[in-house]
Amino acid sequence: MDGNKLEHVTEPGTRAERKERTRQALIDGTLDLLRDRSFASVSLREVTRSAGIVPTAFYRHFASMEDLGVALVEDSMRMLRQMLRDARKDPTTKNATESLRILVRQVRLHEDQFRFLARERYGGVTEIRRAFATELRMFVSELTIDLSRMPGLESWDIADLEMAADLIVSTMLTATVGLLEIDRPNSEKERELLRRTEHQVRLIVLGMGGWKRKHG
Amino acid sequence: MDGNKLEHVTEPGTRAERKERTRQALIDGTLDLLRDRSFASVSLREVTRSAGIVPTAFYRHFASMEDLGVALVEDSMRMLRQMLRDARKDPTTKNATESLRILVRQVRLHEDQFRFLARERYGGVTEIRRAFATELRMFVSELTIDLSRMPGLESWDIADLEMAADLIVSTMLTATVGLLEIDRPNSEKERELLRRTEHQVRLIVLGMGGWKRKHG
DNA sequence: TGCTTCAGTGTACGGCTGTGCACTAGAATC
DNA sequence: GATTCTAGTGCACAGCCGTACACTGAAGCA
Repeated sequence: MDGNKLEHVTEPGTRAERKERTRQALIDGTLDLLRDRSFASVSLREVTRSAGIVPTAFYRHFASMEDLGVALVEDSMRMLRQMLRDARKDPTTKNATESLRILVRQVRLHEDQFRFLARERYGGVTEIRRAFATELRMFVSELTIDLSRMPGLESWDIADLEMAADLIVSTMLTATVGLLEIDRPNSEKERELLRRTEHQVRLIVLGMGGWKRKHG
Repeated sequence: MDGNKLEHVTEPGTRAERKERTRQALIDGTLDLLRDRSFASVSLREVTRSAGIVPTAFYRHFASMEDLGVALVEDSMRMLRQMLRDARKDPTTKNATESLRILVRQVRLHEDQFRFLARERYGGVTEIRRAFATELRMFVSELTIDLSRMPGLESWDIADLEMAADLIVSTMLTATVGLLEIDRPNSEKERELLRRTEHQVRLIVLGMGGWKRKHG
């Protein structure tokens, strides 16, 4: 009468589609659980509960929790790579202010995934740490290439460019994790953080201007 | 005969001393367990096992695992503060190279505690994160004061000085966690990391030299 | 239409967890 | 020397954990 007992209705789509959907439910559910805890403290049973399946069905999708963790890294990394690829294509992003604006938008859009990456970058699971470190090194070398093409930097040697790129990436990374700790978008705190980061990047660029005179 | 069965020998010291000793054993044991896992995944029973006491005796020292976590932060922070206080007293540390040398020595000396801080800075336990963030803000404002006393920077306004101090602290922090990922002290990798960090700090200082012309 | 495949179910198990409670024995205090 | 205090013990218990195993029923395919 009151609908307390739901009829079992099979969800639409082919078998493969439905499998993919619960796989995604597992991933999304896990990211949700990670909102205020670390991956190592999440249990397999919790994950399956959040996805609405029975514990043993977990193994239809992942061999272990560690396996899920790696899938999570890959998922988040795909997003990150896409974001950086877009940013590099967009000519307006040579500007630090515009890059920061894009970063903020993306972080707010994919908050769960960024939080996961920030948490687990130095977290307990070795596999995850290594994957992230590799990806990060790639970003730095891409930025190094970008820098080498900028006017006034053609004469720099690669080691120095990489050093500077590394510093910029670190600064952006610090801004990212800072952003995650600010709940309210567009708040005064957020604007303050962005202003500071922008100044820091400008400071670095200024330093690069003076570098040649001392080392080139 | 063969000594398989140990006699129960009460350890020396007053009651308070012995209590303090097992408290320290709990802390040290936990830091040891944290070598390659995160705090959230360590159980109370594991901790007591590592300290050689029965699980329920844990509560004679800490109200909960979270409580232990906070004690761990305080312990590690005390060490960090002492190190920074010493560094600030030592006049040779106005030099970036010397500061880095001190940092390396301290990190190698207290690797467990530094690792704990790096792991849990963005880790799962809210209380720990907050404690660390507070401490970090203190470091930044101390460095801000140091900077304000340096020749050539007297005319800077505080906001700019703080921005620069923040960048320097972040860079040192990045170097610290990088150091922890290098197992072998004095290896080529370590020297490479230090060279890069030193250059980065120099880059920042160089940028500070140019800042006034644009903003002051 | 009938046979196969396989995502998800349900039960069961042993192992580890945090913690309550009554206790012991040695140090501290009177 | 008698009494109190307390760090550490030992047992018990309920709850969650991962996972083995036999199963169901709808989708896919011949």
